[in-house]
Amino acid sequence: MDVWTIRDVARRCGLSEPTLRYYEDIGLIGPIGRDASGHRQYDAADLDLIGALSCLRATGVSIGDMRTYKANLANREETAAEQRDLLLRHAERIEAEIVAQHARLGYLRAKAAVWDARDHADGVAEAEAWQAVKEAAQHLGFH
Amino acid sequence: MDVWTIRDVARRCGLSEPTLRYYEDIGLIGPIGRDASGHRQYDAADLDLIGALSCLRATGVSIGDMRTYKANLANREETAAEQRDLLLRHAERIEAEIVAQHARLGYLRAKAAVWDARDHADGVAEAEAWQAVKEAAQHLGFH
DNA sequence: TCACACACCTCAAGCGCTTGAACACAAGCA
DNA sequence: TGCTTGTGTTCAAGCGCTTGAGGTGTGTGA
Repeated sequence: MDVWTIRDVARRCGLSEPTLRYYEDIGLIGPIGRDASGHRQYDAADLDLIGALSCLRATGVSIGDMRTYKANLANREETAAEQRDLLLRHAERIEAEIVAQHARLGYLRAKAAVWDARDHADGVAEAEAWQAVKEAAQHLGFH
Repeated sequence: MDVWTIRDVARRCGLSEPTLRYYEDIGLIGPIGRDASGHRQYDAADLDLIGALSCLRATGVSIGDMRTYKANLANREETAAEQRDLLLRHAERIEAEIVAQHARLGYLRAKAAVWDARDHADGVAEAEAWQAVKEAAQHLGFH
């Protein structure tokens, strides 16, 4: 098995089929080969690139940065440090994002507790839950 | 101070000014009061709602779900359980997202190590780093 | 052999914002 | 008094996809 359908690639790389077509449209990948009836056939090299881009995308990297990354692949030696820095910058973004997600999780759970107390018409629990909401909101940086 | 400008609200609630205008356009919030020269003036009730919606948004809740949430505020007693469940469903999504972010972080760092090794023309380190990339990619569920 | 499912195709529109252009008003300074 | 600065306004276009409509080609079962 040395070629894959768009469906295979979507599953393996975690991108949707329309996204794969879109990336080809804008020249971020491909051009991808076609079979006799016009269906796309992805090869191993396509998969490699798409896998890497998919990770970048999942971390919030812009299409512009993905283009840079791809372009840099051509002349590895000169751009290695730049590639490393691009990846590390986005690693930092992810770290910050994880912290933010924890804060949001706390807020959501606290707020759910408020509604749960309301559902059980438990005024005491509701008051306590409100307190937790306020604290959670502080971590979110607003309210 | 019992009214706020759009700028204040954007800062306090973590939404951009255009987003606040957009939410008003589509009827998710407001209509917001205006001063003599047409500038928006948000009051405490607006802030309450916007703060809650902002959290929902930050956790990936769709505008449709936000509308539901807002509509349910009107008849609290009947919908308390629904509100709680909406929030808890999204808390679960966040938990999954945090796990995914950790996987992406591992991948980015591993890949950065590969480029760092290349930058230093260190073949041994590069080979080790590739191994780490492969393991990290496994956690991402593809490659 | 004909019907049907199914996986793919293209093209257009929609979504949830963001960005940019062009303008209005209010306060502070030369 | 006019000029600049700052903060707001509206409207239109762009971004990065997603969704949906409508069509094509291949394979299987009756």
